[in-house]
Amino acid sequence: MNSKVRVRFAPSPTGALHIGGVRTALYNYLFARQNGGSMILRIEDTDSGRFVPGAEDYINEALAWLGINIDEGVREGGDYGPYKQSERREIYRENVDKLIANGNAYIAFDTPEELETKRAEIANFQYDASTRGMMRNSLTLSADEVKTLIDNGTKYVVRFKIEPNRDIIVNDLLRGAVTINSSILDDKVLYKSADDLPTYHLANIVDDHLMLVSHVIRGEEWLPSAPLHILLYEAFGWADSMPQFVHLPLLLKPDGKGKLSKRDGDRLGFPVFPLEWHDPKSGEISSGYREAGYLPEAVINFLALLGWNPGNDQEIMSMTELIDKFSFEHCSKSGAKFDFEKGKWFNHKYLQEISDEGLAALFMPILEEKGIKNFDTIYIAKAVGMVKGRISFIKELWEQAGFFFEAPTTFSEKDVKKRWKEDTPTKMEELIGILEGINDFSSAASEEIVLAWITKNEYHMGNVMNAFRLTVVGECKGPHMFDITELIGKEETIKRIRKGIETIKTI
RNA sequence: GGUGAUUUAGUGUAGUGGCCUAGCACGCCACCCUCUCACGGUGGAGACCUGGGUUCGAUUCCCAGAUUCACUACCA
Repeated sequence: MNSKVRVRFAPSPTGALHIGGVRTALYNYLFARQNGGSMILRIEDTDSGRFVPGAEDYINEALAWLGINIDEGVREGGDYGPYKQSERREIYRENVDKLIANGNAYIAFDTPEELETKRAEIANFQYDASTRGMMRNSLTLSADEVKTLIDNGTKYVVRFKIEPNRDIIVNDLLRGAVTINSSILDDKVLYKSADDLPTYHLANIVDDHLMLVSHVIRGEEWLPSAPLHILLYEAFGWADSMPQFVHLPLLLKPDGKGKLSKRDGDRLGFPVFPLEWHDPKSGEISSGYREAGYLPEAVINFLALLGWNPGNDQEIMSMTELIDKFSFEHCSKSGAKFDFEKGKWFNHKYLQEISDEGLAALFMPILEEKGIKNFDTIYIAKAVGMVKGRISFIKELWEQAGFFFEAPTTFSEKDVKKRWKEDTPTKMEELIGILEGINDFSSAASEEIVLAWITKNEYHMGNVMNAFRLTVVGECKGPHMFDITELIGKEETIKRIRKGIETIKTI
């Protein structure tokens, strides 16, 4: 048993990192940090056919953005490299040979086409103890025949020889003892001579062993093959140092059934990837949480709570707190449906923690894009400070605070209908007169004067104030009216009222 | 089909035999605040998969079934 906690996140570079994969990485990371252990990032590129250029960089960038720091990996280096499986061919070859030598594996020459035919012919065909005797392999062929075939360059695979009818117990830290009978397992392909690469199962076990991995924390989809992995540890004689297993529940579609997939994001309009992804093959672009305006802290917090809880009602937690509180005891065993609305709420919460100045800095690029200049940071920060409570994303700042930077050019039809009466223009002219007479244009001072004017004339407060708001904002929404006018100033306020009187027509 | 896992409101979850007239959060609704829209505050609707059993007492324990999901490739 390895005493030091060493965990690994082992994605395949076959595309963008899925949000479910991110959560697996996160749980690995939290567990590692909590125990002073190491986090390994291993690239599992043993399927040359599915390799996608750029995917590895994407994985690195995504984890870095989220603050999931890697201790050992392709970029970081480490004492147990290489950390990319395609660079470990020698290691796998040696180990496969060991298994053949000790009788736990054999060479099979059946082609994929032949296997397909078999599956079509025989219902529920499985390459196992019951059928291996009728296939073309080193168990049925003579040693000479096998040698000749290999020498002639015939492609072959190495299969794991599984003894039938044995109950294998997987001790899962989350699910307890799970018993699976070896008869349902097939003689898994461990290695393919066609590309001189192992399959997942072999590479995974060899690497976890050699990299001294103490805990294998992965998705539930691996639970059915866990007994195979245990058998492999035994076959190698590594049973004593076998890691602990944890099979995490899956992230499910928000509606309907099944695992959360890329399509769900497209369909329901939310990202399923941490970063925007440009598929090099199809040219397709998939949205990412970063580009959609999410803060990494919010994504982490949201993801952490999808399948885990601290055991009490606390929801907002920093990475540090998560590391402190994380435990498998409080992980749920069933899949969690992805709730995008809740994700938005987390982002809202985290946005409120940022100072007005910080928010202003994030808002700046959007203003620039709109061609807005001539406003200093203090002005922007004040404007942002007034509306921050109502946004969940930085990009919403424009629709909430745009009027601070640009006079309205259109006016909400619905609000005009409700608040712009026939005598409104007259009242607005009057209001201009009142405003012009105000020297201290601060919020409190001007409010007192304007309200006194309304009261004295017994005007309808709601109608006058909303008409006023309509000319300044363009619709009946936004912060306290006089906070707005204080910021945009007397001159601009009056200008907007005049414009409103000219433009707005009673409906 | 087979094997395994799973099962508290629409969603994420708390709950480890009586404190549960089942708590919290998101979402939804109402009210309050208010010049408006939000925020915030208060309140409301809304759940223990089903059937047996054990027990004085089951959401909690046992059994059976159902449900949902995963796996069942020379993919991971």
